[in-house]
Amino acid sequence: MKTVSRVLNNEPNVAEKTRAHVKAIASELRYSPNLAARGLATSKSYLIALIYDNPSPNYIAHIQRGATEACRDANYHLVIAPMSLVKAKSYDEKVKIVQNTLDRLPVDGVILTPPLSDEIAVLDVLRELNIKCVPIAPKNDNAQPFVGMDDETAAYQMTQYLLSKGHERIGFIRGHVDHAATSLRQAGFLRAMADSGMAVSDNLIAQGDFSFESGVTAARTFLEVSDADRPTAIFASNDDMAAAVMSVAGQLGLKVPESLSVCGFDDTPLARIVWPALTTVRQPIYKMGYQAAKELVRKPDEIAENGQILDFEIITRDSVFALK
Amino acid sequence: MKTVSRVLNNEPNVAEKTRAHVKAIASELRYSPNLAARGLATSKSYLIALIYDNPSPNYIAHIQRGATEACRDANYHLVIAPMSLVKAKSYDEKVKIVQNTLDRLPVDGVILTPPLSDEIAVLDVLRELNIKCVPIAPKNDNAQPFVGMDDETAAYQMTQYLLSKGHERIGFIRGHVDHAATSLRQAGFLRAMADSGMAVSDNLIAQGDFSFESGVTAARTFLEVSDADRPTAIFASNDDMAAAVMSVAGQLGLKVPESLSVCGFDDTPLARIVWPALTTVRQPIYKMGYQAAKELVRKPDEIAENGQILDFEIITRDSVFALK
DNA sequence: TGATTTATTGACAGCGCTGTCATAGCTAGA
DNA sequence: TCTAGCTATGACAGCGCTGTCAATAAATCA
Repeated sequence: MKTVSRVLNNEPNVAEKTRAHVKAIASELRYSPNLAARGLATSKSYLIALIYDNPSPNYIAHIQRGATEACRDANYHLVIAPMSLVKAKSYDEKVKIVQNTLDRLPVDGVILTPPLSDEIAVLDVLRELNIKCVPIAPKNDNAQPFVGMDDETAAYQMTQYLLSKGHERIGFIRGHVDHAATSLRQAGFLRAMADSGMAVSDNLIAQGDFSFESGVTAARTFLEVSDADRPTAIFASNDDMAAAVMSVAGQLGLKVPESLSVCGFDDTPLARIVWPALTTVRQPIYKMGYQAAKELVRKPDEIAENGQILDFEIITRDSVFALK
Repeated sequence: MKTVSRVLNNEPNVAEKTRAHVKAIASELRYSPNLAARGLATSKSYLIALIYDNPSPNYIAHIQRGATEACRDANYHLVIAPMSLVKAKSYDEKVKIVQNTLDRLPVDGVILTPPLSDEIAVLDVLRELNIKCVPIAPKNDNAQPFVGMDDETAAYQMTQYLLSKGHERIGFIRGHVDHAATSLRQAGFLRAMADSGMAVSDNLIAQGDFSFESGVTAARTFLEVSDADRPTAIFASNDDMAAAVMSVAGQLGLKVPESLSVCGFDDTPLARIVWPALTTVRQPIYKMGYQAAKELVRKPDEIAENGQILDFEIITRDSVFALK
């Protein structure tokens, strides 16, 4: 019996002949070990949890696909714990809910998405509970593995692209204040402007919250002004808000991109649906999910990757006009 | 020890005093029973799987939220198994993958979303494996619980609404052929037209596949014709295709809704983003997920609900013009 | 009051694996 | 040929619960 166990777990010290024999019979019987029993014996659950509080279905869907793919390879499974159920609660309550969830389901690892992954208190709870955790976040203070991308540089490059097309008055719409990415994207924008010697007045920065509606409001503050004061381009911190800018522009009779250039961030499906198609930053979301899970299901002898910054990509489409 | 077990499982025959005592100590210790051990003893996993092959993140996100909510109440957990990884494979392969997934993860129940839930072969595999299953599907041939909505009536009512606004030449864009809902929505459309004595010529029916791109193609066949031949309204089988119709109309210089009315199906976030906002059918997606999971985690003594048809809602916004 | 029923508690085995350690089988060198 | 030093296999306990059934305490009845 122990030998069968060895074969099924790819352990060494089994005669090749025996190994083949066991495998043959196992597949003939369609035998597959009982997860619960295995879990009881090893005190592992072979489960990892994806805890999220992110309202973007598209983002979550990609993370999920990536994470399940990595799980499948390692014979792990992905349990999901959406927290959207508890909207508008305080941080404390969120922490308590995370704690409660993990008390009831002792997983081997946790993937956290923004903005949950930006909250130190949540990370602390995980560590206290001694549960491995990979936050998907732009940066990470704790000495702990994480997966993310360089939001600052991405915004920097996108802004540079806008500048290279001759835009100088560029409006920037910030994302949700709870997301760490929000200030990083703004920082990238400001750095690029500064590097080109452009001043950015306060009225060229608007606060949004990643929602279409907030994009509408922000767009109005930028566009419902005299022609001279109007920016020639608007850089929104995500695609939904960029789409809102295009919508407001349309209603105001401003042609995109001739009279107003727009660019976004994320490369959601929406970016190809709007017309003209949106120039935006593609986040490697699928890969983030994959790498996060990969790290969690890693066998101890495989090398750890401590903090991975994945590549983004500037996707140029038709929503940015060349002024020069 | 057994008494503690009884308390934690809400079993009868424990003195009230003892019960309270145990509960107090349990919460003081933040004790929570080991899932694996419990599973081993009861030969249950306390896991249910959501197997899906649906490319719509929005749909899946709502199903997931509903299902996890129901799971949480019953101390179950939701494991996800996206099959999108294996696009474009044959039915046989999909069946094999479902089978394989369930061999490796012996869940207590499975939720199936369309179009997977429309495939008899998949349902058969589940029954063979003796795993409880609730398909989310418009109808169900097997004598088995299911959750769904009445697509035919919804399409019927939406068509009636269009007719009530004076539209007579109405174009209809079909959904993906693999979805059972596709023919039901078309049937509802045709029945409403017939009931009003309207003929529907073949060139007022276009094939789509629920994607934006397919909507563009379909819209062109309807709109790139002489003014006299052009329908006054287009009913798309989902919101993405409806948005495509609006986009094509815009590029062709047709004003929506004055020159062309459009309506969709699903009430995705997109419906409120497009301008004018889209008249559409709201599916109770969250509730479908909730009810499906509820049925799976039902204790044997609670009454089963054999097949539930949930209510839809016609959401009238600004994309339909009153001709009379 | 004692006998009988009923409510409550507890002892024990076993769910199906894996870790540990003992044993059996082999190989190679003296 | 024999033995040391391997490799391969297997016996056994135990992971933390629950189901069964026995034991005990409490309640009821004659």
